[in-house]
Amino acid sequence: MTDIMQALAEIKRGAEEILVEDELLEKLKTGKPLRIKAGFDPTAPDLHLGHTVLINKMRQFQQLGHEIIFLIGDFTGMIGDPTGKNVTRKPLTEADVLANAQTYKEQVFKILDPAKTRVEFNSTWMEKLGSAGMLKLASRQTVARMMERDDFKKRYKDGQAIAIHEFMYPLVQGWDSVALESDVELGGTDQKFNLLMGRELQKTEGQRPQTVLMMPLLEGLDGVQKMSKSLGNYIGITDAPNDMFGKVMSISDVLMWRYYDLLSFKPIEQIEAYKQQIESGGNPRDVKIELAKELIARFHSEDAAEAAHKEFINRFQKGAMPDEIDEKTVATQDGVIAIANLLKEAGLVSSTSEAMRMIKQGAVKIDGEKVSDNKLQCETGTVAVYQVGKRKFAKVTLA
RNA sequence: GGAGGGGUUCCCGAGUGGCCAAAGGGAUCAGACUGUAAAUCUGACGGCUCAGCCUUCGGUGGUUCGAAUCCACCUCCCUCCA
Repeated sequence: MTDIMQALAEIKRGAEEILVEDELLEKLKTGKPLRIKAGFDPTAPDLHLGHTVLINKMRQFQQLGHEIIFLIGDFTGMIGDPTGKNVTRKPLTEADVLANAQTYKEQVFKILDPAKTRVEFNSTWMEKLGSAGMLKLASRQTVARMMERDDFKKRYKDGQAIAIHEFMYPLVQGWDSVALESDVELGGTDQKFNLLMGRELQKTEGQRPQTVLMMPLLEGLDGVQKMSKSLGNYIGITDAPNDMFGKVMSISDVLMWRYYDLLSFKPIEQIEAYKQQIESGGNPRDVKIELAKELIARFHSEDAAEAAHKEFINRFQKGAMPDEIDEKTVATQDGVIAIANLLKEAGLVSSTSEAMRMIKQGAVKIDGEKVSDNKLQCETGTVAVYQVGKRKFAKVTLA
């Protein structure tokens, strides 16, 4: 009994909302492993830390001995989840979906135990459903009910397009729960409507409705919008150690605690201790470093974490050049090339106009020396490190 | 099928004949200050052979000395009616 209460406490950690908690308790009391479903759209080829919030929760269930189903929404991916979007998503091609799904699996097993994870694709049952089945499914809900959804309502109100097939998304997701007979479904808070749809459809199919557990959405690097690839405010789990370190260090102090809550595997007591440390005058930067190292160790290795830490100190605290600089070769014409073109060719800026601006603003350096002449001609045969701003470097050979 | 409203530079959003590469805000980038934090200040923010030039305002064609602004057709979105 105490075991169960303890398990429930673990499960609740970090969770935003559980519907319905009492039901979950009942399910846990049966002592049988529960079937835990979490679905993922194979839209993003790379996972970022935002996705891992949910995966971490799956891991927890897994460690508690439950059956984890990693559901790849290859079918739903062709619809494009309207959640949180103010525009219709572009549907993915079948090839995209498959390629993305593969990457997903590889990445997710850095957190989950592959031997204990069941991977499913929802096209398995959705394709069997057929068009008649789809119609029947569509008849289960009304337009008014769909319009209760915040994002649909908002788009409608703002006069933006809503394609009819988008209404199918929640229904299909709900049907997945029926097909899998899931006991618990995990999802982000933005998934509430879709998750609850599973409960409703399960009920009408005579199944015991799943418990819905919602995890909060992780804010991205900006600390305001949710972490997402399209917003470019993410930390990818395949990001290089140095990038990961830098990105973690660039988050705000407030956001750091949020990241600790949702991403760290450290015990709660440890996190409390860190908070004490800051309150008694510690530098939040040091605690942030610990977080950066933990994450790099998880997705790369302990050694990589140490190396990234050292690199960071050298580069930003001591102002040294980075250890590894991309090497580029740029062609010249008649033995010279203008600095603006060189920077563009080396990929340090996106246009020569931008290069001109950067020079004017004093952001461009050659071997550490600031460039002030925007017409500078660089000669063939020279090799130098060109820098734009604080983080863009390239070692360029002029040929 | 009918009537009306709308499509502006990454996003939002001004602009209804020249003073418009296009107000303002956001995002972003750079510089200063820092802990690659926050906040703040400054600047930039279409492209180029860059103190000058070139191409943009859903698309095509037209009116005009001159069009993001006017006209025609097309296209997409929205609202109301059926």
